[in-house]
Amino acid sequence: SPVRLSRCASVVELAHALRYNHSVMGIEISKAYDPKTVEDKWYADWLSKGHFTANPSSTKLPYSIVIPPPNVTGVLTMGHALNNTLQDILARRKRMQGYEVLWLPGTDHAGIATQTVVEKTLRKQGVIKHRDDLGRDKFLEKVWEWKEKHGGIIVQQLKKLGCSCDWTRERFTMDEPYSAAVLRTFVDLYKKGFIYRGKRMVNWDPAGRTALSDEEVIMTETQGHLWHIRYGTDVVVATTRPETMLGDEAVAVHPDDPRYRHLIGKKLVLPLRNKAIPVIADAAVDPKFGTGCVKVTPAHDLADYEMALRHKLPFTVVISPDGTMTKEAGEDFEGLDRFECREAVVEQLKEAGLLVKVEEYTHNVGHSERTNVPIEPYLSEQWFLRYPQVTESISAVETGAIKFYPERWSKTYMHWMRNIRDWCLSRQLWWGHRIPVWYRGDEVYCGLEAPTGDGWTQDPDVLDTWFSSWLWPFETMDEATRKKFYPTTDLVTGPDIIFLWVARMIMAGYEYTDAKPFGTVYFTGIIRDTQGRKMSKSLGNSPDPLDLIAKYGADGLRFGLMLIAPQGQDILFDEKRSEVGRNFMNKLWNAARFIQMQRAGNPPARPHNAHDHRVLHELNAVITKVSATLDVYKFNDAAKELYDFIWGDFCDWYIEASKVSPNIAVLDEVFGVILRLLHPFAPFITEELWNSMGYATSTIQFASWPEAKLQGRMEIVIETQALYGIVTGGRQLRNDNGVDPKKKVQFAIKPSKHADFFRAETAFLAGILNAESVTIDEQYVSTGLTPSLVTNAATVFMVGAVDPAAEHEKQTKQLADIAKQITGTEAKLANESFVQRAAPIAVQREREKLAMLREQREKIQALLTKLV
RNA sequence: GGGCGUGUAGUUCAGUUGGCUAGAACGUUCGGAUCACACCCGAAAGGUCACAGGUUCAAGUCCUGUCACGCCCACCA
Repeated sequence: SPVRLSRCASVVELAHALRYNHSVMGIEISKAYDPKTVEDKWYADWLSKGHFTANPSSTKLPYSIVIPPPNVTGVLTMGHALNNTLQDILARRKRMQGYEVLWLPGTDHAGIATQTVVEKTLRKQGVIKHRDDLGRDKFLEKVWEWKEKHGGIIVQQLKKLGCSCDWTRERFTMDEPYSAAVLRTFVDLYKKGFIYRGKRMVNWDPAGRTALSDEEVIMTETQGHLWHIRYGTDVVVATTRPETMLGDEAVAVHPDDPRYRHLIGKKLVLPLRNKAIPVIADAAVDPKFGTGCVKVTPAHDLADYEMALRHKLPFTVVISPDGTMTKEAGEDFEGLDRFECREAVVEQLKEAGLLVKVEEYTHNVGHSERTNVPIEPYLSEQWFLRYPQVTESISAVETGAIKFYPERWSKTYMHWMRNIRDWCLSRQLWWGHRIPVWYRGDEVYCGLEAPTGDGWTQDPDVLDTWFSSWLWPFETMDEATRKKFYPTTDLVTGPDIIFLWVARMIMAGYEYTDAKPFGTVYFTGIIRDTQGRKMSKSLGNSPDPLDLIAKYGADGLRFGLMLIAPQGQDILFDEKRSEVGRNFMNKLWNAARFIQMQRAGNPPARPHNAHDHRVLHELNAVITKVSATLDVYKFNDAAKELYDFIWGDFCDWYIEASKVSPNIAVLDEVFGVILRLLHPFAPFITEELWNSMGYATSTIQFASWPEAKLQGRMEIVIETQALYGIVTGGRQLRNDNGVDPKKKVQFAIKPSKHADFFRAETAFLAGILNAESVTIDEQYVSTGLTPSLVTNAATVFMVGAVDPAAEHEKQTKQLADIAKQITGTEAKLANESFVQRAAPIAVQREREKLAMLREQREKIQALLTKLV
């Protein structure tokens, strides 16, 4: 079974074991990183030591972030994995930068979502047909049972992902103190006159049997029909909803429409109902659409409702709240579902010869966000909120007091804020915060407690879930915590809830704390599958992040996600991404093993050589870039920088060079910085290696964030770069000429510069090129057929037998390439306008380039003459 | 109907204030059990930068228009 590096008796013993017999006291050492043995152990350790617990009395600068609370009974999705990885990166980096960090977690009761699920389950179990069968109290008991059973799963999953939340402060929107705050807010806004009750046309969800806010309605393009129905000799109306005709109270035409002017004020007989209804004139009618005649159904269409108010028409309700037809619809239709009724009405019209024609028609139909059934416009008494602090909230984003990333979302925000409409707060549900209003006859009382006296009954409805969520950034905190950590610093969320949640939190923040709730909002992309489809349960295209963690490790999943999560762009996710992440972690693991092995038998340090200079120089650059990109929330750029540096620069070049002459001090210095830079992205493996490498005796979480400092002498870095160019050239020669990698060959290097430098690096060159010998000779003249390649600092010759024809062809091709470039560059420099008008640096650059190209051309021409 | 975003290699994406032969990763092809790692190493092939105009010495990059896809907003029945 694999054993951790840190468990080995001593570094020396370990290194010895790895080098010679791969075992320590008979135990096999794992070559591959195994996340399972590492992750749970460290998470438990961090928790037990309270590393995530925020201290309000700390003197450090505060950094805070509140989690977008997931549904209490939900399970982790790829969206959560993305969102929470981003938050964890922010939090962990700030801890390393010396901030006192609060990442406040919690869950949302998610009124309609949770209630729907519980109801459905109970129905499936045969316990009930409808929630009314149980009654309010019994039903709520069942929901709480459900919450106890399924709540907290997502919290465990967030821990698996490595989230460094302060779990001692975990909140739930239906906790006692939080609920009290929600009700207090309602009463306060009622007293201030922002909340009122009114009979209005609302979005009704017949499946959930509740009203919804405009934001909870999703418009979906739907393939439907436009039925043309004869209402009288001269009148044909077109409708997408024939069943509503049973509740028609008028036909409307435009007042100036000459075709119908003579009918205005006359009466028609409503088909199927045999009821007389008037023809009215209203400017809302578009004479160019359809026939120019509109049927008016006051109780089941918003536009018709408003028209009915203007014309004082009666409101005949033909569809009941559960979506079935009422008695008013007539005995033929009473009790039918609204869509069955549609067919029945069409059938009867057809029989009566009143159906003039049917057109295919695509239009947008509102659907319930939660139950996904078509919304029914429904006239009912509901509670509404006129939003407070609208102008303040607009200017907060306008002035940059609150900053959006990516910036463009502020336009969406502005548009909504400037066209803001009152918020329908009441929901005809039981799971949630019950509206703190009592009625007795005509009396209405709003308060935290029931009024004294007999005969008062409380409003049966509960509040919209978002009416509790909008208080999240401050009502989750106690006095001391708020004093230290509010306003919060960053918020990370999806752009799909910019209205539902973000905008409302801003308004609540200004109303109740006189401050913005957060300084920055980072909007993530939406995770899609490789075909660009949104991930959803029903499509079955959403991988379970827990499965991915089991297969690739949390760090692998996290890093793979970060590599492809560009700012504000949707993310096409594929399991391959996690594989890339896992492979990278394994690479890191093995780099550590390499360093461990080098520690045995090598002095702790030696003077810096060229490779040391270069890696330190690149290290400095990567620190700068990672910090700069993270500062502007470009997580994927930071991840890419780390990936390229660690794999490309550190492993491919520096570790390879170390095989010739290791410098333990530099290996450790660079690797220590790597672990710290990588820790926010990959918390588990970095903690494991930080400890097993012995960089510190305590957690990496509070190790200082690396600072860039100028290191590595620039002229040596340039020379080393040229040296690596020779290596690439030599490898190319071997490959192009089909030389077996095991076969040792002789190389001759004819430098055009840096000759002494290259001479000092022959051991390195010989090692990395698997050469029998490497000669550096400014005067080198090839004898016979010697494949060669021109780099910008030298010509590389591979001494040995080759196919002259193939070599000639290759060199000719290269010559052609160079000739083409020379022609282009010459043309550019011959252009008077370019020389005169372009930036002098650009011209200079072109001249230098031309000189270099000509030099290369000469060399190749010289080679070619020898090949003939 | 209005707004926003995206079109670059087979795929997913980089590409700074216009200025190297347009890059990377994955995939593909070729070679390789080398003593950190086959979850690896080395090399190669692969592009009319959606299209059409324009500005400029110079356009993937700036401007105009067109097309395609995606998202958000909007009570034409």
